[in-house]
Amino acid sequence: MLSKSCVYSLRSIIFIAYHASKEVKVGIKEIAKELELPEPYLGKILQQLTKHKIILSVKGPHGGFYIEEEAEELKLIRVVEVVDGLDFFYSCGLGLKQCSETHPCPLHDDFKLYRDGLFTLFSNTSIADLVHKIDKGNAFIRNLTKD
Amino acid sequence: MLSKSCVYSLRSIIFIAYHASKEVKVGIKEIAKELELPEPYLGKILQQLTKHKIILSVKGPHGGFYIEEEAEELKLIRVVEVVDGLDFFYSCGLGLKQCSETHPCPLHDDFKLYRDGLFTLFSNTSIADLVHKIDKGNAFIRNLTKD
DNA sequence: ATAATAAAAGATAAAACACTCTTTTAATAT
DNA sequence: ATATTAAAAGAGTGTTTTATCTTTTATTAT
Ligand code: FES
Ligand code: FES
Repeated sequence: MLSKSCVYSLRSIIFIAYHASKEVKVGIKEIAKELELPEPYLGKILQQLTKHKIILSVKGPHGGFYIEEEAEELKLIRVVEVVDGLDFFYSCGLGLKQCSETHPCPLHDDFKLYRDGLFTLFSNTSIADLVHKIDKGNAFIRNLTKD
Repeated sequence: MLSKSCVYSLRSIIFIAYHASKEVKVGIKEIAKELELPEPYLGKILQQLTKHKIILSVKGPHGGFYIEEEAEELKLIRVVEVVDGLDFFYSCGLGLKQCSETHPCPLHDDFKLYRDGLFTLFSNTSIADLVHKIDKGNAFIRNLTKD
């Protein structure tokens, strides 16, 4: 549903929000290593996010990425919008050119329920919300280490 | 979420169930034209579905595709399984290698709700269910003609 | 100023997905 | 039997997504 670029983005932003601040930034290498993501690809993704002002970056020694406190209130849907676009949330589940109430596909009512539910979820959930869960130890952003 | 191959498959099967029988078959051309799908690509897709016995085909004059009455009870999830696989329904929404109750991502509980809901929907809905909606005029499988 | 560091930028490569074209095979009707 | 029809099979193309590599630019510490 979400592209790899998009889930890599979300996990990285959460990681950055959790570990970095204006004082202590985190680099591509650290993020890639901790989240087990392909490093050069991650670079491209973070570059895009920076361009869209979703995260901030500083070059040079002790440089890296961080995010402003307030920015943590950013809703997930904004990240999805920037990376994948919002087409999915307006498209027919059976691939009709137009999702429509008056000319619906036979899956419309049921599909819409979940599609809109996901949209609402992403729209109401902020990065901060997810960071809090991590912080409380109720959720994880890193893969389970298998040893 | 579902690939194009998959939604093309579903719409085509519905079309075949609605229009064809052992006596009167429908050809690739007719399906492609009515559903506005790329004809050669559709050929490949129907070929796969035939190989998996989801639909039946006959070559030669008055040949084409049809589906047995009983087969209309086929659940949508079976088509998804054959065409796309079921990975989506077992995967983490934030791209962790494993979706897990004991090592969940911060979106797990909410995401699971919709992911499992969709799985249940596809598991409980049959081709016949959708054909009935079309039959009653409550739903459509063809695009709205824009004139 | 200079060297070291780390991201930005750009060019390229590999893989997956969507789509097309051509030839072959099987079925039917004459 | 033969011609016709329509799907099967296989090879090939284009596009998008995912991933990699190299060079440049900006920042910081010395
Ligand atoms: S018309 Fe298919 S989901 Fe709305
Ligand atoms: S762990 Fe992410 S959805 Fe279950």
